[in-house]
Amino acid sequence: MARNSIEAHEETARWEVQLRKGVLEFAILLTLRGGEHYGFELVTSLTSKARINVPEGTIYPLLLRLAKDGLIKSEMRDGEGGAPRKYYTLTPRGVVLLEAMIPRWKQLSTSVEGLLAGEEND
Amino acid sequence: MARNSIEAHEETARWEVQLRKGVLEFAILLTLRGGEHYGFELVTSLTSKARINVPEGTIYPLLLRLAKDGLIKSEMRDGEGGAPRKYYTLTPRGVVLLEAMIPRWKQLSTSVEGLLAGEEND
DNA sequence: CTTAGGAACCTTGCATGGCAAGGAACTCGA
DNA sequence: TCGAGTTCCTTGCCATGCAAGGTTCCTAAG
Repeated sequence: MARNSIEAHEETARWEVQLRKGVLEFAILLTLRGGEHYGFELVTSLTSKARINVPEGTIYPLLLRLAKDGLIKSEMRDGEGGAPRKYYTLTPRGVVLLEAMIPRWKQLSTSVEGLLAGEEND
Repeated sequence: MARNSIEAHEETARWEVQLRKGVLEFAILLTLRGGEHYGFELVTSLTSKARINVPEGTIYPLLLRLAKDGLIKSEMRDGEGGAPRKYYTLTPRGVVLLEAMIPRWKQLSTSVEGLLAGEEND
């Protein structure tokens, strides 16, 4: 009886992985807009606060890519106990790109909302 | 001077491709919820109405996958002139999955809105 | 000193899926 | 017959999430 919902859950899991592509990059840049963060902090912050699941194997390569693309920059500093931390901040280029992403996201989000509402006009 | 915005546009283009992953599947299922559609019609409908760019090379493999997964089913019928059309409709499984996707989408959308608004609480 | 464990970072290899490009089959009008 | 429009499909490449495993540093217990 609960069969359908279990299967559905497995399939939505695969779907959500795909849905995160692009969203994650956006979410990280948005988070950094609020000030510097280090990698591990982004993992816990996005997972607990924004309810966006972000394993370490995802975020570190992504941060490296964003840094290589010149959108963010990092600075290594010691934290309190544990290994030293790599603090990331947005670069001016990162700010520009983020500003360009925002209307794109809003448009996509609005389009999906329209489909959700079942609009039939064109 | 316009350098930054041009580069930003190129990069957002790549980003948007990734962003569509997952969203497209959702958008197609949502569209089919409103009744049967054939493939080419989905291309033009999503592109013009929902402003979600969907090239043919994207949609046909996607429709085949959705059909293989049993979420949609197709029926070949002649249209008016031109090649015969393949009309797609949701299966009961597709409806179930779609219903499961909706809250997930809303949660993700809400999370991103929260980041956009610059929330700092946790 | 040694061991344990946690914090923080990174790498490898695989699977998924968008999409540009090319092509095929059908219809209809010139 | 020939082109053009409609509709569908396939191939091959590329970007990227992520599970699994590893490294380094620090602190605390034994």
